[in-house]
Amino acid sequence: MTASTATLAETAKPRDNKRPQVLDSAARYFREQGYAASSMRDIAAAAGMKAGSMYYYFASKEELLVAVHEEGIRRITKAVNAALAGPAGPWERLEAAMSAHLASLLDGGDYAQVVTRELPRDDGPARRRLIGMRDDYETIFRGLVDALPLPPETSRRHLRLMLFGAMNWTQHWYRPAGDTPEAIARAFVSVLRKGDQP
Amino acid sequence: MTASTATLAETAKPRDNKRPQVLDSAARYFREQGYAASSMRDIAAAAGMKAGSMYYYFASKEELLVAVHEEGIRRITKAVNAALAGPAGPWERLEAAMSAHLASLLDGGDYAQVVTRELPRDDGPARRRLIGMRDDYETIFRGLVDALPLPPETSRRHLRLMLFGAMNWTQHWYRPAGDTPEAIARAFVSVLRKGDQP
DNA sequence: GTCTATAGCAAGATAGAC
DNA sequence: GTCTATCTTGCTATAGAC
Repeated sequence: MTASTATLAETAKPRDNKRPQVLDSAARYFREQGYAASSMRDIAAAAGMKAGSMYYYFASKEELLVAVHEEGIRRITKAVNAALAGPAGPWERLEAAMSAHLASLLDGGDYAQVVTRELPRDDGPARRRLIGMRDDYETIFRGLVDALPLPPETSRRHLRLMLFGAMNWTQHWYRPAGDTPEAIARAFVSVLRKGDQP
Repeated sequence: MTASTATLAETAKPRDNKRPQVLDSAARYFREQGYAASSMRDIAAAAGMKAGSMYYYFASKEELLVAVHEEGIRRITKAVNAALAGPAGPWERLEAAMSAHLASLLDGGDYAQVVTRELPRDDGPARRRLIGMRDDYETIFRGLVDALPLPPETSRRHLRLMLFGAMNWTQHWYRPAGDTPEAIARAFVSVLRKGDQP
């Protein structure tokens, strides 16, 4: 607060804040082992500290999960919005957004993958807030699908739900040696676009 | 073995075998709470016994998961094959198979939902066998997609992967009060079929 | 901020009586 | 077949020294 001499982006002493490392470690474990199977000890060890020390940054394991979720949604939202700055055509915009979503999910996307897979089980305020954030994100795609030139009888809701399913399911079959996220997005759009536009 | 007087479908004494109840209970818990968060005590209680007694039927918790998987794949394969007995057109056959898959997944489908969500984490023989069974099942859809009349440039592989993603993602948004599994299958096919055939 | 130590509890699995 | 009792292990979280 009174940091008249502090450098930018540092609200506290620079040397102590290992919060990002803790969060990275948690994201990696939650993705690889699942939330329930990840222990605070393991997460702490990978972040270079002991389990007890993590409670300085996060009051509980669930709070750690919530923080990973928030960061994941923040990152993927940012990536998709950045990708939408360029293209103008409705199909091109959809493909760009899908490409960014897939890249976030598939290329080292510990955070994003946790978002699609682990949600706090009990119906507390934490769970509801995360669902709200996820819904906000999905609103972007609602707009993109609504902008597509489609036959009037097409259910845009089902098309959007298909897209999310197709995208988030890629985690189960994606291999780094195979298609890139961009290629997958292109292929998905091409399947849908069939007769519509040259 | 020497059961010359035993009735059909009973290899042992009829009154003792509570294995199906145990399996049902495990499937329900694995679906509702996830594998890691389900305790042998809870599963046993819902099956009307104590935790120790379950080890008479299954040697470990993981063996219970494998058995639920096998039963789940068996059921959904049977349902899809039955649905394919009727229709003849390629799109009609795909829609029938999707409808059966979705019904298995969404209508009280504890077993099927576990198949799509929980896999043994460590790379043992159990995990590999389950993946093999799942791949065999997916072969059915490979044939159905290959039979579709599509523009030559369409990637049938990506179309098939889209379908599985779209179908298995329905668990996350399906509500019993909304669309039926049949209606969802119809809507998905209609999105894909667009200009192709009247 | 990070440590050690530990409280307090729940888990999977086993042994042996019945 | 099912029970009770228990072993062993691992977990989250806290307390207090440094």
